[in-house]
Amino acid sequence: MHKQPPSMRYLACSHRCPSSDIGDVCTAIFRLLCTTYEQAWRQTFPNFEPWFCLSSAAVINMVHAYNARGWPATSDPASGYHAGNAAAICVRTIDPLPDSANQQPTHTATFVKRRPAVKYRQHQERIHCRYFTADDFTTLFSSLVQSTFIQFGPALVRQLKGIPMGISPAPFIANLYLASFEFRFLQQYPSATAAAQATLRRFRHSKRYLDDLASLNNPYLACLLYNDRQHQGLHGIYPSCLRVTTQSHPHLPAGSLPFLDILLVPTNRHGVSHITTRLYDKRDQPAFQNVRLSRFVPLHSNVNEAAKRKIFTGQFHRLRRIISDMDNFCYEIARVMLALLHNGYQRHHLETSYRSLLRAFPHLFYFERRAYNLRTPRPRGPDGERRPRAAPPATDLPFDRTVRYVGQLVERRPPPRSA
DNA sequence: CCTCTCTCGGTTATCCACGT
DNA sequence: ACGTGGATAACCGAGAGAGG
Repeated sequence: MHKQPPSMRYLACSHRCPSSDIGDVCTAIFRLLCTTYEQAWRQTFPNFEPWFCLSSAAVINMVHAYNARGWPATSDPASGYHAGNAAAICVRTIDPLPDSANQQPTHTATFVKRRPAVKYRQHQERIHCRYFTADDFTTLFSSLVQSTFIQFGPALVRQLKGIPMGISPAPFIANLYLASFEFRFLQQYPSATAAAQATLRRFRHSKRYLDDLASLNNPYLACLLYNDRQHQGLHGIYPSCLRVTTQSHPHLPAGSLPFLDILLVPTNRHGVSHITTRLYDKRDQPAFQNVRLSRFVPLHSNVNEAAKRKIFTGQFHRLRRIISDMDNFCYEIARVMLALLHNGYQRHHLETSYRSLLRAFPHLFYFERRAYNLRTPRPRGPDGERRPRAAPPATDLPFDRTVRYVGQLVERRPPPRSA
C-alpha cells in the first residue's frame, strides 16, 4: 500500500491548538486499547502473531521465523477486542509543575470495573481523573476528528475523509481500525473447513506497519483482500473502500519486497526458500533523484558534540540489525561514511570507530568472515611450519570491502561544493 | 504535526567493601 | 557506626530511523 509514485500529503500541523488536548486524552485511551487488543489477539489466536508492528525488528523476527520454517524453494514469498467486564476508562492526568510552564500534562488510561458516579474527580492538586464510558469516548473521538481544521492561506478547511494526520492518536487510529478487520478475518478460523484453515495459516507470516502490509509466501492475499469477496467459504479482510493496491517497484530486483526500511530478497539456499534482508532507502527511488536531501548533522553545527559522535555508531547498529546480506551491509556503511565525510567528519575517526565496532561484534556475518579466515593461508615460518595468524583478520573482510566501496562512491560522485 | 523503536552517553541513585 | 570511593543500575534526552 505504498504511494506510487511518491506523492505529497498535507499534515494538520500545529504545536498547540484547542484540539491538541482532546487528542492527547484520546491517545492515552488508544494506547490502552492497543495493549488490550494485543492481549486479546494472543489469547484468541495462539498460533498467529499479531500483524501490526511498530518497528522493523518485528519484520526481522518474521523473516527469521520464515527462514526457520524452511519453505521449499519454489515458494513465492512475494471490533474484535473487549476488556473483560470493564465499565469505563479512567484517564489520569498529571499536570506539570507550575514552574515548568512549557511542559505538557501527561495522560495515562486504565480500565475501571465500576462506573463512577461523577465523571471528573480531582485527587490532588496536580492529579485529575476523567471517566469515559464507551459512548463518552465515541463523543470525544468524533469531536476530535470533526474539529480539526487546516488553513491554506486565507481558506480554512476541514478534512472530511480520513483522519487528520498530525493529531497525536493518528497512528493508533490507523492501527486499531485495520486490526479490527484482521481480527474478524481470523475469527473464521475455528469454524472453517480444513482446507480453509490451511489457507488461513498461510497468513501466519504477515506484518503490517500502519497501512503498509506484507504477507510472505501467501498466494491467497490477493483473493482475500476485501471482505465483500469470498474464497473457500472465507470472507476477505479489509473493506473495499480502502482500495489496497499491490506495490510495483520496477527499479528493484524482481521478486524483492520493500517493507519499512528493509528490502526482503528471496533466495534459494540448498533447495530451501531463504530470505535475506538488505537496506531499502526510499530516497533511492527514481522520483527522489533530483531532490536534495540532507542526512546527519554537520560536524561544525552547533548541536552538542556527543550527538555527533554517536551518529556513526547508531547507524552501524541500525544496519547490523536489519541487514543480513554482508555485501549490502558494507555498501550501506560506505554510504553512511561518505555522507559523514561530506559533512566534515574525519575519515580517520570514522574508520577507527568502525574497526572497534566490528571487533565488538565478532558474530556479525560470522559465516562469511569465517570462510574468509579459512581461505586466508596461515603464514609459514622459515622451516615451513605453520604460524598462527597475525592480528584479528575477522574484522578485515567487512572493513576492507567498505573502504573499497567508499573509494568507488567517491569516484562516481564528486563531493558537492561546500558553501 | 504526531506516534513508535533502538542505541548511546551523561547524570543520578544505589549498593557494597573498606577504612577510620 | 559512619563516611568514602568505586562499581553498577536506572533513567533521561539526544541522535538515528520508520510511518501517517
